[in-house]
Amino acid sequence: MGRWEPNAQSRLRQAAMELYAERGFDRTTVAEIAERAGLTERTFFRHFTDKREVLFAGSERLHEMLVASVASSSEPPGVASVAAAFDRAAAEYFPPVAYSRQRQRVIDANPALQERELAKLDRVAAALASALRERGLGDPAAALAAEAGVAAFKVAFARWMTDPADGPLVDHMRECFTGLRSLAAPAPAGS
Amino acid sequence: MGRWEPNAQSRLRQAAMELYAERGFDRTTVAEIAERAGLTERTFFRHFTDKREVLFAGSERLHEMLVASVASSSEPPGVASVAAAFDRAAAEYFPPVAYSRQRQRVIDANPALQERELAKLDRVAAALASALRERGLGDPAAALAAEAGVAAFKVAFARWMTDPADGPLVDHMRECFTGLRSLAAPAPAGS
DNA sequence: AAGACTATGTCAGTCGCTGACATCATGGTG
DNA sequence: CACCATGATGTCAGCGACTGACATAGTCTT
Repeated sequence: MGRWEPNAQSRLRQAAMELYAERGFDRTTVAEIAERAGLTERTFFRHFTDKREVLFAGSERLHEMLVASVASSSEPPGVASVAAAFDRAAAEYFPPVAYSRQRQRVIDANPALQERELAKLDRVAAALASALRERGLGDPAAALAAEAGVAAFKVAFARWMTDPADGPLVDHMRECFTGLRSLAAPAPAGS
Repeated sequence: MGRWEPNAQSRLRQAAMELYAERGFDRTTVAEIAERAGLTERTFFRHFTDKREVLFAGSERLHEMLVASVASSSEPPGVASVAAAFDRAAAEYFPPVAYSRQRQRVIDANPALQERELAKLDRVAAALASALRERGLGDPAAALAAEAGVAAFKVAFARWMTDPADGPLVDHMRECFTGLRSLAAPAPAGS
């Protein structure tokens, strides 16, 4: 496999995913990933800023979708518009459960990867807050709506990953955003 | 300075803090920190698992305080008990603004440190959720209350750090937890 | 065909971090 | 007091992530 084989980046992603799943993240070296992709360690670092980032390629798209959604929402700026944005994203962005689960298993097995995932979500929250401010919402309301919205998403996503009934992500998100709204008036224990 | 000078750990903390503040986190090597503390690089890693952790020593205490607070709260399990827990922690745990601000400047200047900070908060959220479940709250309510509570804390803490009026942390927390409760019924724009 | 441009390779080096083993202070025990 | 167990520190060697500098090989334009 000489130079100039196409799709270098996606070959690297796939190789990394396979190796992380097979041996785990920290028992995989970047050199191994590159080799499986028919490339060099140095080239890996030209495509991804670090060894973790390869698992999060494409997350900018989610980021942009959400921000665009909130910016152009018909709802007034607030949690509702954030909820609506995630609702749309649930339908348009996320890969099939099976793949998402495999990826999540890899992430859950490694603290460093969890840190990166949280960092991504935090940047999403910051961007959403800023979009809400653009639309005239004040602080701390904007920051709170964004952070709480992302919090609801985190819980929904986690439940999607572990749902034995394999319900769609949208369902979990609606449940969680509803739950968020009724936080102040707690339902009876066990709910 | 021979072996056996007392307070090795806190000397390392202080040296690290100074150097991170002077030159920034990634222009500081662990060897330099150790040297300033009169120790060796190897010894640094016996006291702290990694170069970032030295900035987060003591965070377990906050963690434990919050969990204990929620576990023994007189309120029913829910956001209110989480709010109460943070309220107490605000009074009992956090160092003076000046020091907190310096530390925060260091963290804000470095993505890797921000990741670690988020990871700590996430573990707090997980622990709080688990404490709420212990007390009989179901899922996803428990996870939501914990995550939303931590979200409110994040916003409150950030505002405390940047508050030009130097208001106490407790005030910001009360404001944010109130804001959280009224998320569903948005106040007029600009609030 | 020549030159510009870009993706990749090569190499050397820094630094975070770890395992293995040696060494030194401290606190008992006989 | 000599002796030893224990724990904190030092020393050394090594791996692997990541970077900068430079060389090389494809592609594209003209």
